[in-house]
Amino acid sequence: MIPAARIHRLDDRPPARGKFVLYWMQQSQRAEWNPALETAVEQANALRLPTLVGFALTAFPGANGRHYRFMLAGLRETEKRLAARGLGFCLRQGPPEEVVPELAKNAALLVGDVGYLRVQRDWRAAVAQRVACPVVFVEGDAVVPVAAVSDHAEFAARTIRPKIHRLLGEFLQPLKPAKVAVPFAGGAQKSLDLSDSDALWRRLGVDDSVPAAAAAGGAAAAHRLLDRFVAHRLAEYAEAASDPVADGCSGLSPYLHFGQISPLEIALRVQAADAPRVATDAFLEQLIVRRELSLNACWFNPGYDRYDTLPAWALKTLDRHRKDKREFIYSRAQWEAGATHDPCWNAAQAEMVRTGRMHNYMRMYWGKKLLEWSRAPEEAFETALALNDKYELDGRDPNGCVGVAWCFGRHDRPWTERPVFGTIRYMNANGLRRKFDVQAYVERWLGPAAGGRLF
DNA sequence: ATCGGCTCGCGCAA
DNA sequence: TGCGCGAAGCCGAT
Repeated sequence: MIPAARIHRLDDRPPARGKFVLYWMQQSQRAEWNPALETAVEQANALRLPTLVGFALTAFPGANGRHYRFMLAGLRETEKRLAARGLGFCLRQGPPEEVVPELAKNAALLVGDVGYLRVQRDWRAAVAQRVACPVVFVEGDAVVPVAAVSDHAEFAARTIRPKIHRLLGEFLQPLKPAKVAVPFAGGAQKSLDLSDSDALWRRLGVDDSVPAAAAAGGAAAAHRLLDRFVAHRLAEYAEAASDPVADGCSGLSPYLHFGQISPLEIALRVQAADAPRVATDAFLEQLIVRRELSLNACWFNPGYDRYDTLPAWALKTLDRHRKDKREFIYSRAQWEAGATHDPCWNAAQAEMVRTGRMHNYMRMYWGKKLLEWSRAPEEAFETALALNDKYELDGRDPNGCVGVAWCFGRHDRPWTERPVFGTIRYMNANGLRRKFDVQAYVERWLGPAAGGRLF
């Protein structure tokens, strides 16, 4: 049974006459632990109809070859897992507002999943307007549905935390897969072939200048990471999470970004693990409270990626320090090339460019230095977001947008006033040195020679 | 090594 | 209206 708060009905009409129930897969790109998919199957069973899963392949704003490789590897796997459950799958090229209404022509009901970015919301609004059958959206990529937590953009982690914790008992419940009563008869829908996925995204004309990331996409890779994390890393998480050399994080955020693994599944696995309470608490704080604070920020503030939506105190203090002398000023090209004077910053940039990820702790330092060494705070904000979205596998994500904005004061509080930052929280390399072996981090990403010149 | 102050606004108690 | 308190940091005092 899917909790009612996950299900957003657009109207009260009963299912139409149709040949199948259509699940339009977009955010939750997985065949298991997917509340939208299970809702579609339950509805199809009740109507004695098969379930078809449709996916619209289109140029996602800002996504490049690195992201498409990762996503399509996952989708190929998902297609196989869907088939094994007796579910149809149809991949079509084109924007959702064209592909989905076309697929829905013979559908009794359209079920969609929920995404929190503007482009995802716009797609859903356009699709809902253009299909004849009833439409429901099911929220499966938040542990606690965003609207059940709060009705406004929360000010900080401390204001959303008690609201989420109050509801965890209700929503931290396993999702049982529904048995498919009527299997989908193959061949009824013509679908693009995922076996040559590079050809698929190249046809969309997406940027091919960013090479593949080291991590492989897909639910199987995500579960290998989860198994490894729970078995070997979780117990030490509270201490090791903020050490970029220790490799103590789960590494799951790209998989969460593409919906290749469910946050609910991760949370239940971690909760049930034989690990110290401080460790599971620290991890669930990141996975649920911090992650869903970002979902809240995007949902209730559609200008989430704009500088001018930062809190008033942050805008004021940054403006007041607009003309402060910058010790260094770098251009977008210098930032992108990792060509600053600071080996720590260059190492973080190299980690991101080469692997498609950057350690959480370094993301903060990275953003703070962009603010410190750019001509203007607006320019720093734009550069940070653009580089994040281009190179991070989890770019163009609520967490990325909010993470960048955090460096400029979002969800934070004022601290001691200083040049350029005003009262925005400051970070420097001394802090890194206190916390971990900076030399080892720099050598890992820039080579031994760079580390040797450090201190 | 450890500790308090920094600075602002939320949220709850009166 | 007042006031406690935040919490992935820095910095200077002890």
